[in-house]
Amino acid sequence: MPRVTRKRATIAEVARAANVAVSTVSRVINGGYASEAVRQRVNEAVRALQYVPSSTARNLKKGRTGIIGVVVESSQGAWFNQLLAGIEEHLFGKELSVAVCSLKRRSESNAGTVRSWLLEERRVDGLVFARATASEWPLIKLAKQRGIPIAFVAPDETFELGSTFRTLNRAAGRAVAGHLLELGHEKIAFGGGPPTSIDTQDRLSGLKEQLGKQGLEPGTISFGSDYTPKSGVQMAQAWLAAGKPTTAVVLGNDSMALGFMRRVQSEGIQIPHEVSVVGFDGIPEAELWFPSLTTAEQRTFQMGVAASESLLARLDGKLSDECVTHEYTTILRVRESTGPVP
Amino acid sequence: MPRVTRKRATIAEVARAANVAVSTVSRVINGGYASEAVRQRVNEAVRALQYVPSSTARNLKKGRTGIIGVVVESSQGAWFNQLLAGIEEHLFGKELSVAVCSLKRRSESNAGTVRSWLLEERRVDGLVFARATASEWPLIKLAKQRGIPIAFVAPDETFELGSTFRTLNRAAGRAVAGHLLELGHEKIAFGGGPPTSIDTQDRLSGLKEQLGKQGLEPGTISFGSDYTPKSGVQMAQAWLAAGKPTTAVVLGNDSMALGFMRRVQSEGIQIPHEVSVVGFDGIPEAELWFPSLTTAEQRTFQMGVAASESLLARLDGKLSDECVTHEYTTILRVRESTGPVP
DNA sequence: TTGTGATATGAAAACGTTTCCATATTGCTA
DNA sequence: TAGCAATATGGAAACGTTTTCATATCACAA
Repeated sequence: MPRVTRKRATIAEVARAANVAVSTVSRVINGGYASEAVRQRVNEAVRALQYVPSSTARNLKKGRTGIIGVVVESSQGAWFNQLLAGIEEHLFGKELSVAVCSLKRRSESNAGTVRSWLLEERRVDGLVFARATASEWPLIKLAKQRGIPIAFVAPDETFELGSTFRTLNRAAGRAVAGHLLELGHEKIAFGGGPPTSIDTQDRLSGLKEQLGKQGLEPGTISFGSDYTPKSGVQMAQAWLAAGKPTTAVVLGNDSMALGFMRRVQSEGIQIPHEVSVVGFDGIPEAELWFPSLTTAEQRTFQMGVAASESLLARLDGKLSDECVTHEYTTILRVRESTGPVP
Repeated sequence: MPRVTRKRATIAEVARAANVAVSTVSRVINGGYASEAVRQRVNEAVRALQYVPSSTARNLKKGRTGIIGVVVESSQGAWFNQLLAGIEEHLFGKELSVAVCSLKRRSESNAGTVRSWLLEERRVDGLVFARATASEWPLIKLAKQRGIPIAFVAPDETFELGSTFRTLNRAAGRAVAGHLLELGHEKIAFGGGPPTSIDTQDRLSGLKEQLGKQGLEPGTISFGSDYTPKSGVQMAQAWLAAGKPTTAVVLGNDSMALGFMRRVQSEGIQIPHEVSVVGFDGIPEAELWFPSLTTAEQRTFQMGVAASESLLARLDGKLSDECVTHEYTTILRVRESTGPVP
């Protein structure tokens, strides 16, 4: 096949075609002083030559890279994929692309590598920290020092160094508890993620709050080392070993809940007839599972869009340096995994 | 916080520090003529100044964008995530980043948009088509015309325009059939993806082949409109409506298999005691499901790595224009969803 | 008439590389 | 010793923008 690489038009060619100077073309495109007549001639030439500015040249001139880094512990998991989809959705067509940096996947998986790639080499214009943990603190501080805009999504800690996007986890916890109470449950276990995770703390706290209104308390409270299905399996083993002490179990997130259900089902236990299970997040698999999982759905995609939006605004200098916290409500998806108390 | 944006060193500063010309520094870095003495002095200066070449400037000079486009029908789904992880793994640290273009998600979701963004504006250095279908044909041809390197992963059709990475689906089909035969199954249904999909055709063909060796034939053969769980649910409904005509069902992929199981389980049917279910792909959820799904696992991550590898080689002019097809074996993961014939 | 600020335009200097071309400096062969 | 590759180096011209600076035109008030 012949290689028809018709060279793309440059700004100089447009200038010649419109019979103006290069700088004038640039001004017309970027909205500077220009008479109506010139503006028209230039636009016509742009159309005729199918001119599109080279983002590479633009980046070079402006001292940018055109890349937004997304730092995440592990790029596995549906939650992160939804977030990433949101970020990409918003960045698409804006001369910016995404570089995902999974701290776990990298062979030299320490923050040092990321630090080097993303910061010392100045390879990113902005950074999104997804579910940042305290271990990323040095990285975050460095980024801030360098003057790189940062956004945090669902942080485990409160970082005052960038705009934050988080879910109203207390309210979600209350909603979940309310739903279980309505079904008549009084013995409710909570199996969260890491105890240091603010997400987990808030969810538990909301749960306690709502139960407290009825003079109730959660049954067993336990924490996992992470938010993976494996942790959910461990929770299930503990719950089974304790002799199924509760009629309902609230897990730290959907992945854990699926792991929990998986383990419990393998013992022949019927859900929700023998135990009700609830998760948080609203990942697609939750709906698919048998029985489908009742969960407090996060607006993850929207958070991704909003986070990159704020990053972009900051890049363009539109936003001041102040850090705003944006909070998102959850939607309680009542499905098959919860039922009336046996 | 003070903004300590210590300007990064440029090649000119390195040149001055090493007392050589700019061009010499460039040669040392890129491996051209240079005496040992000079080489050493330059390297020392590079270290001292922590010099890292600006990829933006490099891209501009070389006429590149530093972006690899990944075109996919829908960016949902674990299979694609694994592929993407592989691609990113390989590209990380290579001055290249990824722009995912999900044909489905875009608001103006037609190929026209992609065509414009990716090709007319020359915003990508290379393209990976993931599970490309015939509808993307114009896009593909345009890319080829422009001289943009292409790689195909698991194409639904045979495209002769770029290196191809695919799974040995016939062999996978044979393996699956062999496994079911060993368990004593003789009535085996097949519910594939779209009938035009080569993946589906090959899997079915492998299945038939192996069954044929025993003088057997598949029971019902049906096709879905896509590879989603929803299609699997439809298969399940048809299977149920037909009065559970087979003791085993082979689905087009894992997502479909999960949908199938979901629907069948909701009727109280026990898997594998009443029916054995098998999928293809090996997505993480398959292992998590209850019962866990027997599947022919693809080496998706590796295919992602290999595809970007080939793209990169082609970019550097290392590879000729010939299109090579790479085939990957599958691993049969025998899990709980298959058992002896009732 | 002349100064003044706003509006328009062009020329040229960056941005940080790579690469082409020219010029030395070698080592080796005729 | 001349001649000629191969090896080393430097100078300068790209790559395609944006931005600064200088200059020109204009309307309008003093």
